[in-house]
Amino acid sequence: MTRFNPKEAEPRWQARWEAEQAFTAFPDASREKYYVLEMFPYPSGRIHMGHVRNYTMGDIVARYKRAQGFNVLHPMGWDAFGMPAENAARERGVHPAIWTYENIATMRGQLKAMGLSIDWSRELATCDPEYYGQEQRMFLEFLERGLVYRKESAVNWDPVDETVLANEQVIDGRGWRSGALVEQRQLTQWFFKITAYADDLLKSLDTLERWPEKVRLMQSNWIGRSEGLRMRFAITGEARGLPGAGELEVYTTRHDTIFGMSFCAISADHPIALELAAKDPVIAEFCKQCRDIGGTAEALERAEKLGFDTGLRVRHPFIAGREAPVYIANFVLMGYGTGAIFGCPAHDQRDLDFARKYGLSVVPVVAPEDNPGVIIENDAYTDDINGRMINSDFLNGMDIAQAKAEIARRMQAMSSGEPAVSFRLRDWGVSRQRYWGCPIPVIHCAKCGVVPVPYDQLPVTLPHDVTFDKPGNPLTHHPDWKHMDCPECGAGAVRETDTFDTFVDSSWYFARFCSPRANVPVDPMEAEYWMPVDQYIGGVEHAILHLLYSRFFTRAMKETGHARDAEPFSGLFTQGMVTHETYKDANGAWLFPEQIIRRDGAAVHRESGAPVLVGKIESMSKSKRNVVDPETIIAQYGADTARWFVVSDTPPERDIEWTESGIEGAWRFTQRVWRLVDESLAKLPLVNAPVPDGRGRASVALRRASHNAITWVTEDIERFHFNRAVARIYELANGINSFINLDCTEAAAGYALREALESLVILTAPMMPHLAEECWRALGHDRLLVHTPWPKADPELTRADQVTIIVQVNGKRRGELGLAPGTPRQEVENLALAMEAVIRHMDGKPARKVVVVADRIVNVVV
RNA sequence: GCCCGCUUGGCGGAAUUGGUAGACGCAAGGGACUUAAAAUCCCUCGGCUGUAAGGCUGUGCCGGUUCGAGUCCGGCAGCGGGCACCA
Repeated sequence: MTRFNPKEAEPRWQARWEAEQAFTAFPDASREKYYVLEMFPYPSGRIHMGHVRNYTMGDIVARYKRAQGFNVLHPMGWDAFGMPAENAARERGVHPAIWTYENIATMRGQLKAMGLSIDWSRELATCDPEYYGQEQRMFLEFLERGLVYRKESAVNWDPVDETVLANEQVIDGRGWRSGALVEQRQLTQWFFKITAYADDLLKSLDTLERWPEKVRLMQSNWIGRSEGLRMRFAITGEARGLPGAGELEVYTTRHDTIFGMSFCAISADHPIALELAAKDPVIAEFCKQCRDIGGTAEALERAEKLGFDTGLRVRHPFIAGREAPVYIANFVLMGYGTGAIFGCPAHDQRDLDFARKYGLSVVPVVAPEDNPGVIIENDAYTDDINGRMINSDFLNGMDIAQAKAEIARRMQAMSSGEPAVSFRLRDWGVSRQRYWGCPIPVIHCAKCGVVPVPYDQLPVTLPHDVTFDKPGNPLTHHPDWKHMDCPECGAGAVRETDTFDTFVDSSWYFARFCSPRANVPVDPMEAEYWMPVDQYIGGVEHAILHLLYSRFFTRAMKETGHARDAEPFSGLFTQGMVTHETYKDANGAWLFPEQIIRRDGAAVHRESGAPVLVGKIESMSKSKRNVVDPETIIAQYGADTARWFVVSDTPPERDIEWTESGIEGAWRFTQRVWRLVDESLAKLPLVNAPVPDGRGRASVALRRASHNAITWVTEDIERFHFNRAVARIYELANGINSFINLDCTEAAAGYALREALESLVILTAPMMPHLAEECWRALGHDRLLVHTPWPKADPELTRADQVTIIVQVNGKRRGELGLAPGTPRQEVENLALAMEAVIRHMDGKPARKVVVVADRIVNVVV
């Protein structure tokens, strides 16, 4: 008996696939294409289990679709710009480019060891000038089209490191490295006009039928479209001299509640608030307090609703003589609507809390249909669909929709308001004050202003000779890189030293894969053929930003002639994370899983034998040390075992727990498949032997098991139910095992066994491709399994010759009947009524009703 | 606070979408082989009850619809995720 040795076999098959260029993709109009893509990795240095799971799933789809006859594109690249490279440069003195390309080399080797069916000839890294030069070209085209603009925007500024910090680098208001208090600084920055597509990005979500509902909902909420009314109130009293010519403009979606208005509130950043703050230090102090809450949702959540009465009053548009006070309030945001609201406490919880605090009136104006005399205590009536207007003059008796329409009509007639649509979505700021990113290809000239770098001077490449010994951006410190002559007037000018947000790089790489070496962003012929991505796979953490930016970018590319379709990904799957138990020693220090062994059911330290505290199961992270290194696992068990484990048992969209016993179970199965094949070889007829005439019960049953497995596994892979596919494969293996144990002498036994083993091998191949090739060759095939078509189940063989019909009395199972499929109802009923157990449970009563579901169930009701 | 989602044995999870609840795997227990171990193979495995055949019960909790509910409806609880005090 031999064993399957992955250490020897896996590299051998990988070399063979490479030699045959089995995964190199060429456009071929005569064949249907299928583009499978997993989110490309950041080259951090080593792959982790999340990558293994992600790329295994993509590879299953790629190999399956290839076997189904599709022309498959399955590329790989590197999201190679970003801060960790600069951190490494500062901490260890290694140049970001060197650090990055070395990491890429390591990780490429690790991914290749997984046996992924990737077209490596299309590999790209976003830090290749060949790649980012085309990105710069598209930026300039977007600029020409008005899809890009500059404006002032605040950044987190670390005064000690003299650098801009990303939000995640600000911890409790301090810089992560320096510990200095972070300041807000205004910088002029570049923005992509994603809001220009807000409506389309929202509406088109409906067309993305093969996206998870959850992701579409998250994007929809993020875009946050609302329809309302912008309305202006006359300011009375000290209105003169204030911005807005004595009017306060508010935005509301509940204009139906105008008769319940008891105050207005403006943001601390509203022009009126700024003006007042400039004159009054008390107001200035209050505004500062409001801003200081800032930041996280949680902080805002806990903050008490605070207001400052400005002394201003606005006139109610429909009630003569009625006025409402204007407050500056900490819960009104300048960035949304007009930065001002009117408060109707009876129908908005925040407004109600605010009104109670400041003793403002609470007048209900909408009543539930079943409670016209509604009284508001501590809960606002916030239903904005069902209700009838009360206490509202000419609106009384209308429903909410009618009331909204009437107010909109009247406000428009008075030229005091108009319908308005608001979005939560804001334009995408892409400027980063960093070295290791794509340079923004513009020049600042004292005379000509912002001048685009001429197309023939692209790419603007990063200078290699930079130093990281000073705080701040090395590009601005570089002695000569930024200095140049203005392309328009020839005078001395400076380059932009900001680089792009790395989300820009990842917003079009999927299109670049179609033609990674082209001297245009995308080769139209290749892109026409391959795009869109048919199946995109990645973590749900990218559900909003990366996917939304990519959808925007593809629209912008469409407008500049680089894309045919607006949507880049027609199918999306978001996979769960890989988790592991956590371990701590007596001192509370985290321990690696390999430092732990189980002794008498208790976890102890491998070397010292000291007891170990087993903590929660959490997603693998270096900080908690609950990580298992894929390279170690592959060295120990082989890639196939690792691949098999990460898709077994747990549905792909859920978090999977990595366990030692689980990987051992997967390892046992690889050996089991090999053994079933190896031990059967002597009993098998030749490849392609004709179907023998003789039949036999056991052989027919085995053939049915094979064809059922083909049916089920095919369906399960199509539907991303890899864990079920795995279960079906186990069932087939169990069936083959039982058949072998029978030592069956039927004429068809050998044929049935070969068919079963070949089915097992082919169905297993997407998950365990090396083992499958090894078995395939052992079974006598010369042609590679990767070139072998996916099998089709024969419906003749899957049809059961007998079905089990459950017999119930009053809905309780009392027995079963084994009958030929399609047995007539009456016959089934008669047989059921004649059963001893049925008669017993009918207790002498007559059957009131007999429900017969064909081939399924009989229910006798007494 | 709002919006989603989930809740099935010791564990991960199945259940052809209203028709045998617990497939398959892991763990556990028993047995075979072996000098022994490993590997492998066979058997048992929701709970209660019974010598057995069987019976009762069981999919977070309460109620409803139905001949029949893990699945559909209403309410509640717990857990997880998303977010925006968004007017």
